[in-house]
Amino acid sequence: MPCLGPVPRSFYDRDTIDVAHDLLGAFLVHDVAGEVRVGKIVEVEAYLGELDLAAHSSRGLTQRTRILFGPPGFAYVYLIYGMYFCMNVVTEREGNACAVLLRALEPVRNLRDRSQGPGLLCRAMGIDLRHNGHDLESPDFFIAPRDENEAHQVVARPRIGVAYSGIWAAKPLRFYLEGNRYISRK
DNA sequence: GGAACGATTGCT
DNA sequence: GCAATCGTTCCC
Repeated sequence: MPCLGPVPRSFYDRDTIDVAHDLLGAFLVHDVAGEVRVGKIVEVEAYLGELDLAAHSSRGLTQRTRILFGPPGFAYVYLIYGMYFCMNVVTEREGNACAVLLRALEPVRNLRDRSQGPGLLCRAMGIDLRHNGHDLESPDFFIAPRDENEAHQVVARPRIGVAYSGIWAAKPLRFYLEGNRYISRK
């Protein structure tokens, strides 16, 4: 069971790949009208800022990406293909537009719908555009730290759906818990 | 103003 | 393999 309470902002104010690793096994917690939904993060992807051609921030500062360019510890949520939402956590110092995409959860509490894949994750957790820019240092929507006593192995693979991004497409920036049944794909 | 496209998903 | 579906980006 997760120990309740958000990780401190300093957790997000670090190298993005380190944050991505430490998010694996952590708990995403969202209070939806009194129902507290909890999932264990089992798959993530790192997006490394303006130089990363797969990252939204590679287009520079726009109305959509302003959250990415802001301080760490905030949610960046966007609409994809007109019908799903994707949630990221903003990392690194303000102006360094890095983030980690949450791709799959293992259900822990009150997760009735499938949450493997970024679109399904947001649907199951009740996350939508209202949560764009949400401060994750808040009691109703946050990430709680993983249990350090539980050992796990991390697998690194190329990211999903970014074939257009040149050399960035092949970089092993997708991370998941080895052997976990809730990862979105092999 | 408008065309092209996307960090997805599910159905054929 | 391909359609659904719409906001963002970029070009005219």
